[in-house]
Amino acid sequence: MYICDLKTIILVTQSEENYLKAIFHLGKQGSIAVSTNAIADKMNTKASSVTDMLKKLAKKDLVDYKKYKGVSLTKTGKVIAANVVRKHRLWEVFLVEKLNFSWDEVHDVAEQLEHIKSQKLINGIDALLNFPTHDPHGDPIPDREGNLQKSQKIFLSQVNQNVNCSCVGVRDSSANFLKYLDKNNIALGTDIQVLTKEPFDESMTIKINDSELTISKEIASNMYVKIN
Amino acid sequence: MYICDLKTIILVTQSEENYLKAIFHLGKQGSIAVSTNAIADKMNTKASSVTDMLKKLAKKDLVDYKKYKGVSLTKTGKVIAANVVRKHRLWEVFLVEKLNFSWDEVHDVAEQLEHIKSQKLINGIDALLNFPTHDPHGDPIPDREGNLQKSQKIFLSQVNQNVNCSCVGVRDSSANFLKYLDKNNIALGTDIQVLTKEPFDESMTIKINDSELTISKEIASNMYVKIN
DNA sequence: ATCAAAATTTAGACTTATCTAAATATTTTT
DNA sequence: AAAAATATTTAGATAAGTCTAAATTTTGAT
Repeated sequence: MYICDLKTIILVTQSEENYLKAIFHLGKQGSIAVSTNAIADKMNTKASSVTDMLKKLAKKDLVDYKKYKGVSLTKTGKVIAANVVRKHRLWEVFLVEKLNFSWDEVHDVAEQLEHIKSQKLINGIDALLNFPTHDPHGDPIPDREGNLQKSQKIFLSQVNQNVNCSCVGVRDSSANFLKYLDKNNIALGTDIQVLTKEPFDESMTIKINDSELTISKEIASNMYVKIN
Repeated sequence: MYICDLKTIILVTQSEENYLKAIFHLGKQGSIAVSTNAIADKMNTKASSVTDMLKKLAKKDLVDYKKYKGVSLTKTGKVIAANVVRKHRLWEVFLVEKLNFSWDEVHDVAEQLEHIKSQKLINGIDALLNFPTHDPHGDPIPDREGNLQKSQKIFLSQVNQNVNCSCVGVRDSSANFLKYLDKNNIALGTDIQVLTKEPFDESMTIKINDSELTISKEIASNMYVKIN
């Protein structure tokens, strides 16, 4: 582990970290092979640039790469990628909890902060936040060893009648949608009970702080929740 | 101001920021010309690299540069440099106050954090820390417009008899010296009263939390204090 | 099983930031 | 004020990361 840690600190550039992270996200934590084009799409870059970088990462033993056959992460690659994801998500929690950022403001800043190299810093942030397990979007935060639990967030539309859950994020973060949520007193962490589900149009009646609300399928399938 | 701000966010690279900062520190906030070699020394780089960068910064109107005659900052250059210094110092306060970093651990991390581009982030940190005016080393933090007060820190050895001051930093941050301070209950913010000053060897008797201590000139001239 | 379409890689070029070595300008010494 | 020492700039090279365009491989349709 210590060696991986050193690599994180000394050897890996910001750009390399971004590629590792993309492979991590696209291929089930990097364990299944992902295509060059998929990476290029995700990173808004060209396939040829991706190929160049994959060769470089392969030479450093951070990925398993076979020409034309896609790429996956090695053990070391996974540890580094998970660490970047860990930092990204911890910083997101920090921004929301300590600096009152809203859900949709955190991403760009966390994208920068995730590359800061200091184990002491990120452990300090972790402790300051009381060791959170999930980020503001409901995604799990990898532990120090890089282990990541499966995400427990689902769409509100998938929740059954009479089940209690709480809001952990949104898929659509347009101003209109956020305003709608605000108007109806739904925020991050708000408890929601599903009272009824209409089979015909999949609309729902839900209970929020003792008040009832009917929402369409569109609304319900743009909200992420966690079952309590 | 808004335009400067945009430049900070969009146009200036990390490396450019570092050069602007070096010129700012070397030449009285960039207002007097500094030499190519001075910059190269400060940044551990070669004079030829500095020349290249100065041309680039001059083209962007961030510095006034005349071949062989040194360089100073333009108005815009000053605002950008001051903003980097502001971020550096605010992050140092954050690391010490919120994450319990020690004096000598903050610099390297702050050196990275100072380049994060987000006005909202740094204003949030500022507020979280309750708008501090000085960093943990006693250096003043520029305001949002880039105005910087003159540093008020002096060496303890410069303080007169019967004056109260408080510790704001050290010049020598060797383990030995820090251990000495620790052993004698001197930390950042500790109040110190100068009781006597011996003309012969410039040793001092000082009072710390009601206990008296005699210190040599060497000790006193390695501690920074602020007059209360 | 062949051929067209799609995906991927290679080749060659560009930018940024750096370096060494050589050339030039400035400053200091005598 | 000329020579010597020092400081600075120029020229040319290198590495990282990206791009476009061309070449190659794989996939999928017939």
